[in-house]
Amino acid sequence: MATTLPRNADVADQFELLADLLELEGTDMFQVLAYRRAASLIRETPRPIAELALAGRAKELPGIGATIEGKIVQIAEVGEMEALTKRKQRVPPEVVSFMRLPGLGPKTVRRIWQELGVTTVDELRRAAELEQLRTLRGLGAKTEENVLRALAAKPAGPPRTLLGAALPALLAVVAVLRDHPAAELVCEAGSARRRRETVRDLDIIATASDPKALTAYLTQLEWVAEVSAHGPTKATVVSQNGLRFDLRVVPPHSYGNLLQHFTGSKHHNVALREDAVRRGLSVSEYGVQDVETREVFQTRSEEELYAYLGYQFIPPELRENRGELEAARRGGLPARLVEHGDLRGDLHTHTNWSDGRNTVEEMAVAARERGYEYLAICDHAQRLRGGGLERQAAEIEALRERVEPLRLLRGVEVNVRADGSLDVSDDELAGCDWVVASVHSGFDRDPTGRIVAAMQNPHVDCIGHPTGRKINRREPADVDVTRLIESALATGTALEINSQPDRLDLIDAHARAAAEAGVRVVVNSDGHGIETLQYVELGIAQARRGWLTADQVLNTRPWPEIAP
DNA sequence: GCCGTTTTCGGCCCGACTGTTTTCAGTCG
Repeated sequence: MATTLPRNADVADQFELLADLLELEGTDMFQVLAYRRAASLIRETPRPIAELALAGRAKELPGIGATIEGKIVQIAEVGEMEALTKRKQRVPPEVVSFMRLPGLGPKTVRRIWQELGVTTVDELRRAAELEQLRTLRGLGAKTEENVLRALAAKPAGPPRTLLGAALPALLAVVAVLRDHPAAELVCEAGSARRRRETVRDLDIIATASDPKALTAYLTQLEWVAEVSAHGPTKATVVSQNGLRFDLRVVPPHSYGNLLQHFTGSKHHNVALREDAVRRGLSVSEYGVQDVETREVFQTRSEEELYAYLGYQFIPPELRENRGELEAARRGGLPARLVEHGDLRGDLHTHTNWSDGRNTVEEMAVAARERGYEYLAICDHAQRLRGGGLERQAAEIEALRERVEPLRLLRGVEVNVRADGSLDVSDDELAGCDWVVASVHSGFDRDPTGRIVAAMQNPHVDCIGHPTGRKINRREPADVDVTRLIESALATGTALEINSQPDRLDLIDAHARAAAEAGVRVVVNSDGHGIETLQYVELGIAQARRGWLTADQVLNTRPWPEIAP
C-alpha cells in the first residue's frame, strides 16, 4: 500500500481521464457522465477522498456508489485504478487531446482515430492539410479549416481573470447601464454574480423599454476596444484591458427565468432541471412548463421562480450543486449569509513598517472611515528585527487616542519556518494583541505538520492564508485541511479567509468545512495599503460561497469577545 | 455508473448553433 494517500485532485484527474477514454471508446454516455460528476465532486470535497473510500464511507457522497468507491481504493492502494491502466494501453495518448479542439467531440475524434488511423497531433494536422478529413461522412472542408486554425492557435487559452480584477469593472458597467433612460432592470449574471474566484466572460442581463438603444449604448462606451457582436437584443464588447462583456436584453415577463438560467452554474441548473422533471416540470430559460397541462410559468422575479419550484430562495453564491437544492427544498439553507456590512474590524493589515504602502496612522484613519471598530496592524516580523516590533508598539500606543473610537491593535504576522518554529520569541509575542502565523516558503516541507505545530503555540491566534496558493501562479501546498481544522478546534486557533484577489485562501469548500466543525473563521484583507482594505468584499463573497453566516465569522464580533 | 414522493429497472436537462445535411447528429454552454 502506498505510504501517502493520493490528493483529491489526483484522484479526480484519473476519473476525468477515464471518462475521456470511455467516451472515445463509445461507452454509454451516462456512465461517462457519472465519472465526470464523481471527478468534480471529488475535486471539491474537503475531506481526503482516499481516506473515506478506505473506510468504506465514500459512498455517502451523492454520486459515488460501490463501483467508484472501489476504484478510489485501487488508486489509494496501487496508485492507479485498473480500468485506467487497461484503457491507457488501448488509446494513443495524444488522441485524447484532439477532443479539446473546438468543434471536435468524442464521436468525431473516434472516427478520425479509428477510420483514418490518425494517432498524433502532427498526423491530425497533416490529415487536415491533405484534405483527408472530408473523406469521412459528416465532415467537410469547414471542419478541416477549423482544425487547422485551432492547431495554429496558442495551445492553452488565456488564464481566467481574477474576480478582484473583473468585478469592480462589471459593477461599474451595470451601474452605467442602469442610468440609461431605456434601461429597466439590469443585473450581472454568470460566474461573476456567483462570485467565483475567477471568471471568463462577464454577463449582464437587462430589460429595457428600448432594447436596441441599450445594446447600442454599450457598444459606444468610451472604454470599448472591440465590438464582437451587436444585435437588437444582444451585444458583446471587449474592453481596453481585455475583459469581455456580454449584454442580453430580455423580455420583462421572463426576466426571472432568464436571470436564473444565465447565472448558473451549469451543474446547479442541470440538477434543478432533473429534480423538476421528476415532478413533471420542464425547466428552461424561457419558462417552466407543466408537462401534462402544457401550462408555462414565467416570472420577472428569481425569488418567485425558486418558490414556484418549491425551494427557498438560493443566493447566487450557493448555486454550485453542492447540496443547496436539497437544503432549499427542506428549508435548510442558512437564513442569512454573512454580509460585508457585518464586519466590525480587520485582523491582518500591513504598513510601511514592512511591505505596506501607508503609515500606521493612515491605515487606522482609513479603517475608521470604513466604520470599523478595530484594526490589527500585522507587519512581517522579519522586517521588524532589532527592536522594530517594540518601536512600532510605541507608535501604535501614541496613536491610540487620536484614532478613537477605532481600537488600534498591536499585531504581527510571524513566519512559520521549515522546522515549524516561529521567527519571533514567545516573550515578544506575549506583548501582542493578535498574532497571525503564516507559511511563506518551503511549501513542500510538511506544511501540515508545521502549521499544526504553530497552532500549539499559545500566542498564535490565527493561521494566515493556510494553503499558500496563488491563483494562476502557485498551486496550494499539500495541506491536509481536515487535520488543520481538528487542530484549530483543539487549540482555539482561528483560520483565515485571506481576501487578496489572488489568494482567497481558505477556499469556499474549506471555509465551509471549518465553520461546520465549529472553527473560528476570520475574513481579513491582508491589505498593504488603504485602498486594499476593500478586498474584504472578496473574502466575504468567498465566505458566502462557503455558506457562512455572520455568527461563523469571528470579526463580525466586537473586539472584547475576540480578545485572546 | 447512479439512483428512487410514480421506478431496485429504466430512466438520466434544455435549447441554440454549426456544418453538413435534405431531416439531423454532434457540439456547446
